[in-house]
Amino acid sequence: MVEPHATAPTLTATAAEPHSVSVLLPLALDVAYDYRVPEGIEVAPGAIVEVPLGQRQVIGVVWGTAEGGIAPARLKDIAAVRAVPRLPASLRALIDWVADYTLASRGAVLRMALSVPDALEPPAPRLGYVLGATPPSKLTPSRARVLAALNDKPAMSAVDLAREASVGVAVVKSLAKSGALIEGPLQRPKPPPAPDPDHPGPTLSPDQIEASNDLVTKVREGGFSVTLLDGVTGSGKTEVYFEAIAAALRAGKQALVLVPEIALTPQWRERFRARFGAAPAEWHSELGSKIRRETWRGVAAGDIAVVVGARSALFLPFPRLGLIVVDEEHESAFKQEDGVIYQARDMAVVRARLAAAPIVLSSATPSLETLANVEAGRYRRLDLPERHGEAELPTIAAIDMRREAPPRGAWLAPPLRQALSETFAAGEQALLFLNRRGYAPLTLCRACGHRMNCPNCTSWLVEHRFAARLSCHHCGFATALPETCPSCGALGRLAACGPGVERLAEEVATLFPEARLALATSDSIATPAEAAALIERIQSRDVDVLIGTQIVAKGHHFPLLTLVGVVDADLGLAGGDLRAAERTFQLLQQVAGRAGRADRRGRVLLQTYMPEHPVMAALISGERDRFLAEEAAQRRAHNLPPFGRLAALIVSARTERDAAETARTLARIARRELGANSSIEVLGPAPAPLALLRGRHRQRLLVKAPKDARLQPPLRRWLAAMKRKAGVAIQVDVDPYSFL
DNA sequence: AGCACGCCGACT
DNA sequence: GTCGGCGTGCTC
Repeated sequence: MVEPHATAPTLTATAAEPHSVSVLLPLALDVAYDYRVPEGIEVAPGAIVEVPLGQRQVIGVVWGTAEGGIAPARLKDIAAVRAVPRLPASLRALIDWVADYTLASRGAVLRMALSVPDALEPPAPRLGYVLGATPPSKLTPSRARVLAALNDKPAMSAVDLAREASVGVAVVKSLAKSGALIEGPLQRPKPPPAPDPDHPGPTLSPDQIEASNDLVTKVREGGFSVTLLDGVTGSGKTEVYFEAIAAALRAGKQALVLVPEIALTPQWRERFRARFGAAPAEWHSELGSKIRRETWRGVAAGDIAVVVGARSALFLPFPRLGLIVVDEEHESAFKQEDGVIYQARDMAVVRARLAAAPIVLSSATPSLETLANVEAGRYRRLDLPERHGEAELPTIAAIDMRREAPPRGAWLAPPLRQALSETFAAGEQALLFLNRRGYAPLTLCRACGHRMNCPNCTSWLVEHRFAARLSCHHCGFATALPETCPSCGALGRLAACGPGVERLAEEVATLFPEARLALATSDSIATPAEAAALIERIQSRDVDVLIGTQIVAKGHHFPLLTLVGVVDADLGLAGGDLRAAERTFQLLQQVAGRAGRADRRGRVLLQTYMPEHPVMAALISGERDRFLAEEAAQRRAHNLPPFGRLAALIVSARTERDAAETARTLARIARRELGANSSIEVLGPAPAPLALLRGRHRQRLLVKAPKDARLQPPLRRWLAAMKRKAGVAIQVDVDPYSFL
């Protein structure tokens, strides 16, 4: 089914009869529509075409030969073929695959691949100025400089020309108005330098060389393979897979690197530049439409060889994909939670298979899913055991909060305070980790006990003291902090309960007035530029203590950072999430990895109320593999992922009654529709933990099946049998990661 | 996703 | 009497 890109059959009309093709439209439609191919137009699968649909013209992609379910007389003609490279076969196959697996419509998946507003439009010719025939009536010195700057040169933009001549843009404009300058086509801007595989990069350790040789061989051989690159923080995994990228470049292939969060790319970019002498192309949703357009077209044309990007980069139209890398493969940020719900890491493996390319999954704390695949022999594994350089792993110890409680209204226990002051005295840096944004997670009335809740969600409003607001982290609702209790009217009795990073910063500032502190949360660090600025401040020793949420857990290297304090190590363990322990372990292990580099051994202190918990015990003893084995054994015993399959159905409606009714009906018809003796089990319905979200009432059902069962066909039958009431939505989440 | 079609409240 | 609110349902 995967035909090579270059030899796709052209679907042209023969002289005898006009023919038709099926065209997939980027709409919430699962079926492709048939269109006639008018004479004089040639299309092949993957061609991007313009077609009439109802009253409008839309973009679509030729998907294959006509399906024929519609009377030929009703078929409309393809209006035009866009002058854009065809979508590669491996991408089309991926779209079909993702739609089939996630139960999304194929059109909805296609929309993600085409979400580049103007990349498909013919490029508008960009205009600048060249010398005109009529000289200016009055030749001022400024005007003379402009004309001299342009002498004999191709067209220049007004801004460039003004800069070159050291004049304002107004001078250029006035010359243009007088006819002394006329518009002329600008030359296409020079493409940015391409990454050079032969650029002299850093020297690798013997371990790194061995691992990279293995990957390089895989890339050279081509063909599908999955390799887990497993190595502790600082072992140099990045430089290892850089060699695989170099091999792909030497072979004339393209490489895609998926990263969980784009905020962590500044340092990554620097390392890439050090190895390849040029920056890679980037892809994420925050990019401007111009860059997106250039990147999409560059990738499609094969001009861009390396892309680093978030989830959505998976749907870029690489025609010659030779390698995929998924960095920090265990990160749950790879799970897309709205729209088409998919796991980008898993779909990356699918894309690699469809493109017959190797894929590397890199992590210091691999997911149980990946480890299970290694164990089953489906994935290979490469270990990088040593920290690159002479650095030692940090010591990790627990602070038992039951015995060493902080003073009332404070959150740092005495041993952590002591460690902080020692660290500052030594002129070193500390990191305090608390995975909670804002000042306090709960605001409570001390007079009547009223809690400040979100009006749209089942959640507390979080106080953000710097912004002077209470805000909901689920729906974005925000309000000023009231002076009186909205329930009993008591004045000045609202109290902040519990700590957030802002409150922690307050405590540190009180305890250590001399210490220079910096906050790092998604509120304060919204862009890569802000992240880069903060990193710079830390590296230049302008910061003594960094206080942050999980965005500080990611791979930043700070040589002077020797102490990591985890303020609430238990935070992630609450709630009914099947991956809670695994995720907490991964997150804390990563945070711990921030401590100590080079010649300074780091230490990590975990504030916990349950130091005997397997997660804490494993972190302290360093027995990662034993912890993972125990965790795996538990999952296996309960047939939970990765040893069983799950799908969640979330029913949501404007009223509680509608949601509950639909959910109950779903459960009632489940047995009949899924097959009475099937191995598929349906749990629920029950109100979701977030029973109200963005003003919609939510019920959940959980579908459980053995690993070897195919979930999608029965799910499809089940949902098709459900008469849907207007306004009631049924969302399907195959392989759920969130249980809210 | 649009856009039309369709059936009930405040305006010229 | 109409203009228009956005609920529902197609679109090859």
